[in-house]
Amino acid sequence: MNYWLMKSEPDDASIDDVLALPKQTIAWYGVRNYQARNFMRDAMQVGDGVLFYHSGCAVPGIAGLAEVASTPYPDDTQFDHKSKYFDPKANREEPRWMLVDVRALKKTRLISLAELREQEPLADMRILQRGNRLSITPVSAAEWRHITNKLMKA
DNA sequence: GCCAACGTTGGC
DNA sequence: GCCAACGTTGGC
Repeated sequence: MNYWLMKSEPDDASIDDVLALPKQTIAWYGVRNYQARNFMRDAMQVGDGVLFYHSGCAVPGIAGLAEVASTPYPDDTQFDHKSKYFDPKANREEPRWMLVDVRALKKTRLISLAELREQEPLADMRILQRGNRLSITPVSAAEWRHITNKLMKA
């Protein structure tokens, strides 16, 4: 069992949006970074814990809890000429971009980026490191415990 | 294989 | 809208 933090722009897909979907599940389309792709393709397991993070918005932070809900499969948007995620170098025989399904479990209170930075036990979190832009990052078991404990208290 | 140019992310 | 950081591209 591993843990992850996955960023989504709430204007695109917020935790509320995903909870409103059938099965509360969304294909995590649009990742176009190899490191992030490799986490989905090579490292994620069904049932892994996911911190659902809102980025590119007024108050960025953790907005919900989710889980990995599928094994990896090709991201369809890479083949779609009309999609902004279309990749001319991808083809169906050798898909370049893989994704997993993510099932939203619950909306939480927002733990803002500023609040995360105040937490000494989270000092080494990938998301808090200078210049980090990766949209998917591993979360340690200790970091996961700290954050979920905090959510239960509040 | 180097590296300059360019594009993107994402907080502020 | 700005800009720092960093990934990707492509000429050489």
